[in-house]
Amino acid sequence: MKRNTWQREAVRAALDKAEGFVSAQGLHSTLHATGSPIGLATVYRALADLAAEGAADSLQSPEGESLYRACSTNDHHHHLICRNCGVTVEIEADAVEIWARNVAAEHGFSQAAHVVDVFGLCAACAPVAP
Amino acid sequence: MKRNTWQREAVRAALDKAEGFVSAQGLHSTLHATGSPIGLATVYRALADLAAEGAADSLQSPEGESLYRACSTNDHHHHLICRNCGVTVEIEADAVEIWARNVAAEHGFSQAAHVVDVFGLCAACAPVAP
DNA sequence: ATTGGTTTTGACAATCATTATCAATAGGCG
DNA sequence: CGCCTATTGATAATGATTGTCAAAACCAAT
Repeated sequence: MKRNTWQREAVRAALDKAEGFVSAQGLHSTLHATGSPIGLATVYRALADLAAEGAADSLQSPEGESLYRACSTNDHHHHLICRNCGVTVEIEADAVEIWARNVAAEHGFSQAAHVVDVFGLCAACAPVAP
Repeated sequence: MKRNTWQREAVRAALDKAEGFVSAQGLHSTLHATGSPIGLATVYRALADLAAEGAADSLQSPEGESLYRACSTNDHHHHLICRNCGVTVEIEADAVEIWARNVAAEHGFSQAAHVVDVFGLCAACAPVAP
């Protein structure tokens, strides 16, 4: 049986409030900063659960950290991420979906999954961080 | 000044021999298994160098490890990777390049980089690992 | 509301990949 | 050949993540 705890809600809420992708460590710090005594291990568990049930997306930053984000839809989609401030734009990419499926099929691959993310500098950060 | 050492050559050779993407740890094990007394730190350094000079590609596995592979061209390209045996197919994706650039531009992002990789099961592995 | 059976939590230890340290070694130009 | 410096490698350090396990919290049923 799955139980609802204030900790899980706190993590979900913190994820919602975050503008873009956040690391587990960062989320834990944020929660602590707002007075929550939640444990680090619990944040990791909550994030893993959210990701497993599709309520959050996860990806690996180029630096090797796992980043998480609450996504507005359960549909499959991709992200445009500012590498400076973390702001995220959700993007549809039907063309890429089709392309990925075709490329996989052409080479005899099945059960194709794909990783498609675009990193850049958003309009606000471009002047600040050259 | 940059020097040529047998260690660097050993890493380059091991990368060439590998069929697909390999982790730094794995490459070190392989080298040791073939009798080379190369150090782990050196493998990491050699891989970082190769990646920096464009002789190798690197990506993050979904499990969070950094994987490396010697690539046949210096051109920008992407990969189709068997998640079971690691076999890799290099793929051109001009359409995706253009799409990525456009999407970034539409949202005011600059200096767009992108991560585009397709994971699946190759024809050989599909029957073995359902 | 109280109880009971489980799940969940959280402090801490353990693990894993990766990076830093630094004395010893080995390129390679003269 | 010899010197200077880049490179190596054993090990320690780091940092993120996961495992451990007793104590606390949740929820359904009394």
